Amino acid sequence: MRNINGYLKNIIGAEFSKIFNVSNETIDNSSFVVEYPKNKSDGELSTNICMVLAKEISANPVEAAKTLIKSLEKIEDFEMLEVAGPGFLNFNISKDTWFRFLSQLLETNLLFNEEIGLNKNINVEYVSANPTGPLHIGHCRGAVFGDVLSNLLKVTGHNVTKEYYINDAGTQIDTLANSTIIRIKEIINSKSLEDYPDDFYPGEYLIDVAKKIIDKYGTSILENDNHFSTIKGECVNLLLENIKEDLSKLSINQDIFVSEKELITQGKIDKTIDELKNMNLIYKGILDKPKGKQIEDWEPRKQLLFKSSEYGDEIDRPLQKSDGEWTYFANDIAYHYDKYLRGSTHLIDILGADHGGYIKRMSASIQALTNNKARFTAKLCQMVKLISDGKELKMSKRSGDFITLSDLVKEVGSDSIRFMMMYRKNEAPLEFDFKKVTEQSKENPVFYVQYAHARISSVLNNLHSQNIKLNLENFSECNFSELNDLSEISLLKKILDYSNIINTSVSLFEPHRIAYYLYELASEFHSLWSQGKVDNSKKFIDADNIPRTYARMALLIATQRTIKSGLDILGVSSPDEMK
RNA sequence: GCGUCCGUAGCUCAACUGGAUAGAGCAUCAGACUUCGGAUCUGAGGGUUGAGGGUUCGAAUCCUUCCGGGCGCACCA
Repeated sequence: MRNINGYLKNIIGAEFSKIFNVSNETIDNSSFVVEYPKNKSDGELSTNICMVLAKEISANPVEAAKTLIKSLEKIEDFEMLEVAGPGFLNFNISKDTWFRFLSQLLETNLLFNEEIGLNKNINVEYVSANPTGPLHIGHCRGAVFGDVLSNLLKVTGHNVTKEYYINDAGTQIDTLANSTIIRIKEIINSKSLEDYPDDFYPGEYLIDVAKKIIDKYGTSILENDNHFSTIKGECVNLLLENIKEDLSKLSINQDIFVSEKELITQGKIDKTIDELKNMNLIYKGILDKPKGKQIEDWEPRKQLLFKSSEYGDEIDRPLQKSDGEWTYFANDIAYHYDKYLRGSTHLIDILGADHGGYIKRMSASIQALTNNKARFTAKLCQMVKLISDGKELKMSKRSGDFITLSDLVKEVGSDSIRFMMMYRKNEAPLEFDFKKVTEQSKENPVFYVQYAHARISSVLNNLHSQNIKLNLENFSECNFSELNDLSEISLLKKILDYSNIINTSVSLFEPHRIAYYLYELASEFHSLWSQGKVDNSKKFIDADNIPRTYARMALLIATQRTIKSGLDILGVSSPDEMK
């Protein structure tokens, strides 16, 4: 029973069910909560059970609360029970109860429920950038989000596969190969082209790629009959290696990289489309012309369509191009089905906002193929707006003019980037001020949190240098009731709130909550620390009062472990000293 | 036009999926400390949550109609 809210909820629910003769199931299915009220004058804790279930027992919530109080008063955890407002039940719990949970936390080192996802196989697909160039800031957000979400799912007991889908088929890759061939020619002839074709990737990184290919195959590479497909393959490999390297600089290391091209050559697309055909979900038809968007060469055309509209999409979606090739969508259907066949029952895609219109059709195909056995969740990351000197930096892949992820990590550092990306909820646009983060790094909240961790290490060092010997591995001899300051209890409550934050974050797939929580936790700690500066008796270490010092060390260690746990999930380091 | 995300303090953002008096940081102003490391702390001012209507004990949150913005809208990925 390591979660205090869950513990109290069980007790209150059980009493309620006994008194009003309501089944446990009814209570479990209600939206009844035990929470910390915003306003401290409303007590330490609060429950809405009487309001939520008033109709169920056809009683006035205030009267019900009064009855419930009489019963809860007999239980020793509860103090100061009172009815407030329309039927809230506010109360305090005894200090001993708080201390019991602190003691348990220190003893077991379990900060939250690590078995939420027991036996659940989740696949998280993220980044999946086309291997046509280096990663830039636009990729950064989804990359960090996917990685943190994966971490969060893992520590809560899920089996997680972190996956990257390589779009190594299709016309963009042909363009890539053609652009590289132009660079190879330039190198061989030692002179630049005057006019590049319209569909040319101008980035200088392709010159490096061209050089490496010449190094490997010699200057006669272009005379080889198979040179196009050879070069195509080499381009993808080289650029993918760069991408992996960049990701690892951000501490992102995915488990599986799946090639679109291989799915095609293995015949998985045809097989999947056949299955849809057997389910009678495919037909030949003509789509209406899209409204609101001018398309010059639009003409009615009969196409192979998937009946996604039967599963909530607006219209049916094409599977085959006019040249007979499968569409990207067709390939993607097969890809997602493949994830399911490999054993994942929950597929999560981390997508950029520009893919928002894609979700319904994807969801439709997964529902159809897995007969609703697989769950699909798409998390959209809104765009990152890059600001410098108060102006927005526009990025253009066409001109090859963008700030690479690699440069950003070099300038700002992995910890700052990761924390910054998580210090916002994913569906809100993010403004990333380049100048602010690089030049005035003090404004970055990550340092505030890390500083709290480092300060605690510093106190522990100090304990050592003052030659005070305490058992910091086992606190069974510690008298927690020495913690009698309001701020200390407040910090303790915050620590015990961590498991609630983890529960919420994982159930809503909203890891940003952890970043905000850590900031608040650090704030409680810094505040307590500062009290010791004005009042010596409030310093954590008091050589004349060892029992009290011991209890405070227990509190600090619990704080530090919680900070470290949260930062670990965010993939941010927990330094023992700030440089 | 359709779909989708968003609109909260001067700025950047939260708000435990319907809870009580909507909170932080930055900026502004006023304070604290001969530091268990000042990358710190305390306090003040700042709001009709874009607008109207609805649902109920209760709405920033759900429904609806507007207004404003981002993204997307056959045979690209």
